[in-house]
Amino acid sequence: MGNILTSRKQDYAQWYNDLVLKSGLAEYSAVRGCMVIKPYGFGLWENMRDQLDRMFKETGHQNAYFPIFIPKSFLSKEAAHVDGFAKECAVVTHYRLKNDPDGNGVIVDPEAKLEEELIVRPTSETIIWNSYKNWIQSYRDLPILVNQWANVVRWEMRTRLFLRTAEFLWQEGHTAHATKEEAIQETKQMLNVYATFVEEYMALPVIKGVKTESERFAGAEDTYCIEALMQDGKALQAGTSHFLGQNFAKAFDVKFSDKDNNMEYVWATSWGVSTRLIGALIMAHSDDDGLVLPPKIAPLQVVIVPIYNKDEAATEKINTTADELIKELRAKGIRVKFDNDEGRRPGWKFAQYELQGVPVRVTLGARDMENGLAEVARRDTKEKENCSLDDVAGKVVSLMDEVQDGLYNKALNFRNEHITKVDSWDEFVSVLNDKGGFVSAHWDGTAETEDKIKEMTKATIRCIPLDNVQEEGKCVLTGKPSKERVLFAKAY
RNA sequence: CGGGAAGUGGCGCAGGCCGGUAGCGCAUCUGGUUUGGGACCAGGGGGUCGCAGGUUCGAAUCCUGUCUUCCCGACCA
Repeated sequence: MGNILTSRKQDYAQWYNDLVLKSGLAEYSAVRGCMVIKPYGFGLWENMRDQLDRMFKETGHQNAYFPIFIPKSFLSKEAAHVDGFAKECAVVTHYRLKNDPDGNGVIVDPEAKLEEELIVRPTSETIIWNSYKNWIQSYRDLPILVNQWANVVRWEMRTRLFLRTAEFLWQEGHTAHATKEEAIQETKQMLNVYATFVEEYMALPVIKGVKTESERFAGAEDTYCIEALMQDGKALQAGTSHFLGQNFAKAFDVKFSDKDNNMEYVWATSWGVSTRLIGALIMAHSDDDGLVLPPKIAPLQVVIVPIYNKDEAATEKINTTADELIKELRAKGIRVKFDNDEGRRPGWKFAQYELQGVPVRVTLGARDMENGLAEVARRDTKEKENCSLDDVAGKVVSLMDEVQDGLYNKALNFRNEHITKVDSWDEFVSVLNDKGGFVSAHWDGTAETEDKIKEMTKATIRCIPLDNVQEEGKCVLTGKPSKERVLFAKAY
């Protein structure tokens, strides 16, 4: 077997890069920090997107679309918001090019300067709330439950395929409510939608929690999040849902008259997940031979590989068997492909589909035909089993669930084994450095302590878990009293 | 923006110190033999060596400038 990938042990970051590139998910583009999402990677995103979209609609949301450009003045209307994003905005200053008088191609036409610069959206709260001002007059106009599928740009200093690109695809929900309680309810509801999606479809267990003040979204009152754990022991924020209070309503002067004819500011939420989820998926499940994808979102769920020889009758039998199997599997809604490309040998195909993480492979060999058998192999455990041709379809169908559950349970065990309760500073440091994962420790609740810990260990507070047990304790750094543990980790 | 490294056929690299016909592996094309874990044999095609100057009879190689990318840090979903 060719070691096409750098192994995880040797260099985890390089393994990740190799994997993304060689499995055909994405590649670098001509633009710094921006990637090309290739058909295989986009197929994966489409499956994720479609499922999330269904879940958003089931919870009463509708899709809409707002401009990619935001007038510069909008960004300064909410103070915390501009602080958070100002340093990473792409700015459009001109609207025309012209031929260079010196003959060096084209230049920006200095005559074509925009009156007001336009910001390429890093997130859309401002442009959306500018519209909501016009949409909302009365409590009867509320709630507004809108989602947008879009690209956004954040001019990051350092980028990584899927995990942090300058441009990325995401969805952003922006809702408006008459009451604080309803907005908070919405924030929590969407966090649950995310958690359900990531756990059930991506087979990745998450911890639901609240961010501390310093990790909060710029402009939010509360940021809820789901945190996942990667194989290298680092945490990854997989999705966020923000309770925005009345901050944006006040900034954009969005008021409504309630039943008693009083003018009130609107309550807001926003929530989003991005193509970063693909990065999470890769790092959570894959191995040194390639991707391992959960069946529910794999672009291709089953591949059938024929092994021919010179016997034409056997070839014929393989082809008709494959055709029947495809028909049967497709009837059950399974995404299946028959790879009968004679330019590639079986061994090459085995390695290729393993690299691409196809959950199940069915091998139909000339030799098997005589015995009425097929070999069924699952990607996650590498187990192979000979199966009577009559049972193959049923076997494949049941494997879809078995692989999905197997991946989730494996990730769950790993995650649970990597939540370590710690009560002393020495232990805190050694667990972070030697074991990795989440460290559950007491914290005195101050941003100063949080900063100091980050500076000393590079670990941040990932979240305060929602279902947190209340218990008396002492801050792991300062020894000051604390009433609950929080989760620390090094993070992506 | 600070610190490293690198730009040579599609991809990965060698050559550079010591200037003299651009080379290797993979991929690709043609023909054939093969097919149970990344096949083999034979033949072929493809590169103004990142860009711009300079030195020289002659530059991938030496000099100057410049651009870009990747990795490590501060920032971030």
